[in-house]
Amino acid sequence: MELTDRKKQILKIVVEDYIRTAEPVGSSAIAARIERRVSPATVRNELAELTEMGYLEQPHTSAGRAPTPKGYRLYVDELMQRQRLSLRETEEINAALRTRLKELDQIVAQAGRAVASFMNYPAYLTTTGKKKLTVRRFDLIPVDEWNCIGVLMLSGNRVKSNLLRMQLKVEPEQFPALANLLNAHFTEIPSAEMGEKLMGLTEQLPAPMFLLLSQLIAVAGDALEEQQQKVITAGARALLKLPEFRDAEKAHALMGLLSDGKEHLPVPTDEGPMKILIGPENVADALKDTSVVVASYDIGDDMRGLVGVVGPTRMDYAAVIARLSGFADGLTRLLDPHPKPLKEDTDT
Amino acid sequence: MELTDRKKQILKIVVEDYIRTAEPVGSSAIAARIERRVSPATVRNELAELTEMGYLEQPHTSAGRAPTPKGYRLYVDELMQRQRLSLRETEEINAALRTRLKELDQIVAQAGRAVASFMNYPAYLTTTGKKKLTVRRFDLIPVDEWNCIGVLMLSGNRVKSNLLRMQLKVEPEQFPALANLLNAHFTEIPSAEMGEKLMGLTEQLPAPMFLLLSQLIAVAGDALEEQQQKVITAGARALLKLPEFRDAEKAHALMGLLSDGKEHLPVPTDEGPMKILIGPENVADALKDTSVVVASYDIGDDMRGLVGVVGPTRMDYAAVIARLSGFADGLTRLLDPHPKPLKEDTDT
DNA sequence: CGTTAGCGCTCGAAGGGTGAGAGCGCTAAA
DNA sequence: TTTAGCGCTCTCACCCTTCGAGCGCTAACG
Repeated sequence: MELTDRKKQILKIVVEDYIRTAEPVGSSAIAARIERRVSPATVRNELAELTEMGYLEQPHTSAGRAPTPKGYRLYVDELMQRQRLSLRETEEINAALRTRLKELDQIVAQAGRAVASFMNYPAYLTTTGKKKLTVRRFDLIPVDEWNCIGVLMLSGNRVKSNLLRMQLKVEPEQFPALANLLNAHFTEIPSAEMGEKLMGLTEQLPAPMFLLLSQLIAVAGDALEEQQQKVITAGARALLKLPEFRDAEKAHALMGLLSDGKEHLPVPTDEGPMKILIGPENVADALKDTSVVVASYDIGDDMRGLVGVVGPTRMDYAAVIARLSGFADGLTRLLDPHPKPLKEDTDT
Repeated sequence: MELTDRKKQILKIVVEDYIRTAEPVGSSAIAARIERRVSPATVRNELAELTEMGYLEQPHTSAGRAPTPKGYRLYVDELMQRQRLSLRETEEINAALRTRLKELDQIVAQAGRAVASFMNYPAYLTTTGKKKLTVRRFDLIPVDEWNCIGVLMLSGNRVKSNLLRMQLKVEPEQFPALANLLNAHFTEIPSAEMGEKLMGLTEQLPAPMFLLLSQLIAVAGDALEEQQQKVITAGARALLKLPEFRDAEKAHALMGLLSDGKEHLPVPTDEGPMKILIGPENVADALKDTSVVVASYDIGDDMRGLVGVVGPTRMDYAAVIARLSGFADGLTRLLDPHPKPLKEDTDT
């Protein structure tokens, strides 16, 4: 059986109608919308074949048709016309991202909220791809006798700081030496190796310094770990507006997945900028009847983050794809210039 | 009409049964549970009077009775026996809070998740009461020609840091002077006054330094602002498990309120450690048929934060109150010693 | 041979009727 | 004051019917 042009056109109409209404589409509705005028009966014949070919399905004999995942896939790959964002939308996205430059985490969190509210689907973001994070620089600021601040600069220009309580007194003059030591031995290595290295220094240092050092290393390890696997989610409640999640049980399950993070999707195909996973294409069981669209963005320092959207399989792919790539671009632009100095082109 | 002891006993049974089952309680169920044996008919007489007095209501003639807000109020104020946490529970709470000491924000976020999952109701937390936050100390760490790290220590021992891009070159030698300037003029003042003060310095400083300074002040202002009004929420999805939020509409509305934060409840009565708001006692409309229990905890530095739980009016007050105060105590203990030096009683 | 009109069939959603059960209020007796 | 008993009310669950959407099939048409 062949996938004629008319079949494709019909499939497209079905998908788009179903995306809008979440209800099976009938033959006459299609006939009314099709280009060259045909009767519903003709459409029915085509529908029967499309169903047989696996692109459509009927919830029950003699309801309208709804797309199968295979149908959506064809739609996304071939039929869908890529949307261009209007200038106004681009503006809006950039406005949503515009912010006094803060910490990466905050930027990303804010972006997450913006994505979710733009799309009306839950969004999730990570700030690391596969590459391992390392500490690039340590600093210590003495505060008073018993406290000091440890400042870490991580790859991707993240800065983390922490108040450290000292259990034993350390002379202020020793701080620079400590920082040097840290910078010499503990930068640019994965967190796993830190503990090991630390052991090697046990006896070369006076106890107070060693204690402080190990505290800072622990903090650094935690920070790296946390940054490495943190997943930010936003807008989960948008699910509740969708008819497919009217059932509290389902919504709860998916929200659980979102708030747990971790078990998510791989970075979009090794070099493609965007990945679309439809229904059963998802690995995670809880996502089997949802779709996910992920894009990646540049954090700078040769690292990438992920920004994704989760929705029902009938999600508005064209809109989501366009907007998501808008956001990814925006984030990249927002973050990428970070490391490189501005060349005087200050944006007021 | 008088509120006899038996009436109270019956009210108590109704409340506790209704809390458990979310279904109106019938006379025979009560008769079975009441101390001195009486017949359902007797109970019915009492119920009728309790209803007339406004403590109970019937969803419709001849269903069982459910407590009114007034009924819950009486229950909470007089009838409920305060639960003591078992040693095991106290342990569990402390275990949930135990963490390598990190930033306040992270501790609080983690505590939020723990609270929510312990109670099975959504939790929210703030890290400030009424008192205004200020910056207590500024530091600047030069990174390279174009970047430096600004480190802020805020009241309540919060530490914030930020990478600052410099638009104009600043000599490394100037950093200490800048930091001194900041510490001299911009510490311990509310963020509102910062801008003003900054203006006063416009002409006394070379442009590059002034630019950097104003950048840092802006960051400080943001950080203060953010810390001041940040509300962390966790476990919103727990709502979906409750029969009263089976309706997606309702759940969505309440989740909206939670994720927006802000519009919440005042600090528990000026000195009381805990406040309970039942149904219509809430100011916010969206909370009119939910209850809220809030406790406050000590951040140190004479500041207090809030930790609260939102649930249906039939929430398990006794359990929530006990656990919440456990958490508040735990947080206080976790945070309060921060500023004061440990006296060698290291907890391994 | 593709297209179309027509017809009967299927299925779900909505409405109405019925019976069962919970639980009440009232009354009269203990 | 308490209790047994009885009739009443209201909801819930179930079944049945009706209605309409939409299909598939067949036969006729160009």
